[in-house]
Amino acid sequence: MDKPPRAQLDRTTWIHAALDTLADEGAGSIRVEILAKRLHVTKGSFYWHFKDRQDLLDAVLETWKEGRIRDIVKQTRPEPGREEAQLYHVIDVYSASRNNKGILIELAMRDWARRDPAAQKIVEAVDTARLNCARDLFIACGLPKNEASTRSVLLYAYVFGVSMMNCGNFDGNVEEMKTEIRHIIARSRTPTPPA
Amino acid sequence: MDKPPRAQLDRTTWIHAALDTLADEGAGSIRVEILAKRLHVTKGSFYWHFKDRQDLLDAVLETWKEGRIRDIVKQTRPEPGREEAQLYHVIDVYSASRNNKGILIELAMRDWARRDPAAQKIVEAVDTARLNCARDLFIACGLPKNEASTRSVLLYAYVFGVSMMNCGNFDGNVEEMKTEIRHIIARSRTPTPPA
DNA sequence: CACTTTCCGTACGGTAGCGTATGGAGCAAT
DNA sequence: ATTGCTCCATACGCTACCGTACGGAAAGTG
Repeated sequence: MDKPPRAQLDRTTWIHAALDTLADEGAGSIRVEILAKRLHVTKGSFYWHFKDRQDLLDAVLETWKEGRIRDIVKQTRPEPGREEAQLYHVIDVYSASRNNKGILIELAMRDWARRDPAAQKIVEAVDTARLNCARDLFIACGLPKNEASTRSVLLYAYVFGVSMMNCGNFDGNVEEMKTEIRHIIARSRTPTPPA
Repeated sequence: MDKPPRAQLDRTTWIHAALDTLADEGAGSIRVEILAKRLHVTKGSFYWHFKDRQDLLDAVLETWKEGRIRDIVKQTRPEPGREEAQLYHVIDVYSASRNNKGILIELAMRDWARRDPAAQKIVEAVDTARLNCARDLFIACGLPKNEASTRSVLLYAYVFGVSMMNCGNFDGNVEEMKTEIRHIIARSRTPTPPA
């Protein structure tokens, strides 16, 4: 009547459970015995699939890295004529909802990266991949390479930064502001200043 | 020959030590016995000055909040004619150096706020104060209120976001890009799009 | 010089979590 | 049926902390 009482677990099951707690409580709260309880098994299972806790953490990093890079490549695959729409989409993916699980993992990863060199390397690889993809979109929109690179940095800095802020009480309609900011960042037209 | 062997401690000493470890290792790593070791005393001292660990954490939040609000008010105090320069200064304060202690505390606080309602309230208060101050500067620069508010959100989202990114390997001169982004965000001139 | 207050050291019990050792249930092949 | 392999449970020792109880030194107060 319940679940299959003896479902076999594998590494990916543990990794996904770890990603869940990473999103909710940060990397420091990924504890072996807690995960075991959540999966209704004991540590015995864990230490069969993983050498130790660090082994799991490394696997979490690798899994996240591959998923994020696969994602950004997919979302920015050349679709001639739709480049600007693709840029807006990239922004929306992260601006969507504050309690989006993807965003929570994103922030937890960066907090992790500030103290763990391994995590640092992973985040750096993901950021570089994303910046490259976004830059190519901007270039496809007609911007010169310099400005394309600059806008990519602004784009990602903004989406991560805004997900970290608490501007609930600020001047009413923050959502409207965010829509406006999307245009400031992503519109392909170079705002040539009046000479 | 050493230090005064019996320096009296008070709450602020513990609070500042806690802020140091907050910057380096996050709020979760603020441990009583560790701080005691760092201050060359024992827990006996701590539990004299504080009821418990939470008492210290609350004090850390309050101290940070007051300092940040005092700071932003000071930095944005009306100086007619220098408003734009003040805006650039606000950006520079956080863009300065990646390993700036202020930035590290800032990020640690926001990570903390994601899981602790008390910290959440503190960060929200600080953010609101900052957004208000920045908005007033933009208004003093001649922008309409709507756009002033929007740019304030963009400004702070960017400075926090960029301090969280790892764009070391990206397209060469990131510092140059950051300089350019400052202008995109802070220049008071409205970039009227070509109709 | 007693006496009190302030501040800190020492010692203790308790919990959480890591990693290990070992056994045992289930299944496959022989 | 026996053997072997896979996967998990149980039990254990160990470390890091939290919070409390209590004692003692230092410094002020009369």
